[in-house]
Amino acid sequence: MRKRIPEATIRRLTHYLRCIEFIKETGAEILQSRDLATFCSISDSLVRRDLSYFGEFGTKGVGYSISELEKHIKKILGIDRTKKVGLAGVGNIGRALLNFPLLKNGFSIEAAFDIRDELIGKKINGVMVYHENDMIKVFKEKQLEMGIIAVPQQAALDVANKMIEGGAKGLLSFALIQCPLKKKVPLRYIEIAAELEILSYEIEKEE
Amino acid sequence: MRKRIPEATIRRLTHYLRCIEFIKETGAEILQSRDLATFCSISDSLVRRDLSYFGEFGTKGVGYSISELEKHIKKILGIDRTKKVGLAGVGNIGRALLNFPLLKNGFSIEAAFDIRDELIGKKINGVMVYHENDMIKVFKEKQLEMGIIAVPQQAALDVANKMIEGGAKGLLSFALIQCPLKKKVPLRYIEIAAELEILSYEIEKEE
DNA sequence: TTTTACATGTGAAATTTATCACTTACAAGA
DNA sequence: TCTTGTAAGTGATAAATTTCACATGTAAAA
Repeated sequence: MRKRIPEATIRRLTHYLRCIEFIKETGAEILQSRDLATFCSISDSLVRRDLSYFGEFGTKGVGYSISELEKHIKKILGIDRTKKVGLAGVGNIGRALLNFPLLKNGFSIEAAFDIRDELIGKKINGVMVYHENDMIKVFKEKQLEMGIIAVPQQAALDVANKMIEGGAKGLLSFALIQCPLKKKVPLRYIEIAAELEILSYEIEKEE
Repeated sequence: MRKRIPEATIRRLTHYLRCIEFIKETGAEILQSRDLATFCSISDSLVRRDLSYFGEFGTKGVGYSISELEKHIKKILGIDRTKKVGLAGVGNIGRALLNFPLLKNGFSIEAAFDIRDELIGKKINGVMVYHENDMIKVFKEKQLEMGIIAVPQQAALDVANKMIEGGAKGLLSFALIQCPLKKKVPLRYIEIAAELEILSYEIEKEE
């Protein structure tokens, strides 16, 4: 029934959410497709098209209720309830994530994992660090739905498979994983090197 | 003369580079569009189309010389020579970047910046930490071309403008910047929250 | 030297995504 | 109650991107 949704649309939904969070501060209650469009540097018709994939959230002649729209977008993104996350790797990136207020975005890191003895059993920012050997068990017990992988490259595949075996339904990784995984689940990457390379291209292009 | 290049093409070039780095290990010297396609889970014709935007790098009936192709892609991305980078913010993310072997990718962090007195003047992983007040001066002196912003949100705009004033031609930021910047330069983001949200959407969609 | 096999590079077609332009419905004011 | 202004929602259109399919050129084998 539902048409295929462009990935670009989903990415823009996250921008709309950032915009809404920002505008909410001002105390406004109504917002128009133009406002979102301006904030995101796109056309207002694209904003309306993006939202129309999922329903009719606005009022003709008026606009969108900010609080309603926020709820709808969160529902679409599946963050209308908090999602429980497990984090592998308590190095610098892992610690940065533990310090980041992800809860505001609908994610809660419920457990962290590492292999360094001096870290196991400690709490960092209120989050207990377990040994990676216990990952499957802890994922199951705590019913963690998502995994964030912030371990060195060579450990990434093993960690990913453990998370999946523990029941993770999606993974976000900072390290490239040499597939295939035990089971196919949504897998996304944050590749800092790639972003720098794209930026480098854009710089060269300007000249 | 040159047609507009899709951003998706540029992103795929970075994947091709990862693939090449991987295949090089095996000692192979020739590679075909199909190999890259399989690695990246796309069609071989798309690989050839992507490359053809920039020239004819292959040999009909044979394939691509791995070392030649690597050189060409690095040239396209502007990383045929090492680019000098300045890093603002020596928190967890900043330290992670300092530990990351970016040099392998053609980037060298030549200076770091922070506002915490206990860090100023120290070296982390061989990189000197300066005070953010000296950013413009150091960027100019060291001729840094790119800036990575890993400071808290509220400091990001100020840092970005200083980098630009110091001569940075492109910025990569982990914090959302409330534009406008002093001068328009290529600006990219790494948004961890957005990636988690997209992942969450994909998980919900599966069900 | 000629033939054969094969992967590239590329017009043309198909598909996907974004924009345009108009219809519809709501709200506020007369 | 009726009129008017306005912004959402949406078919139709345009633009961008990907795929198809084949001509082209190279290398290796006969």
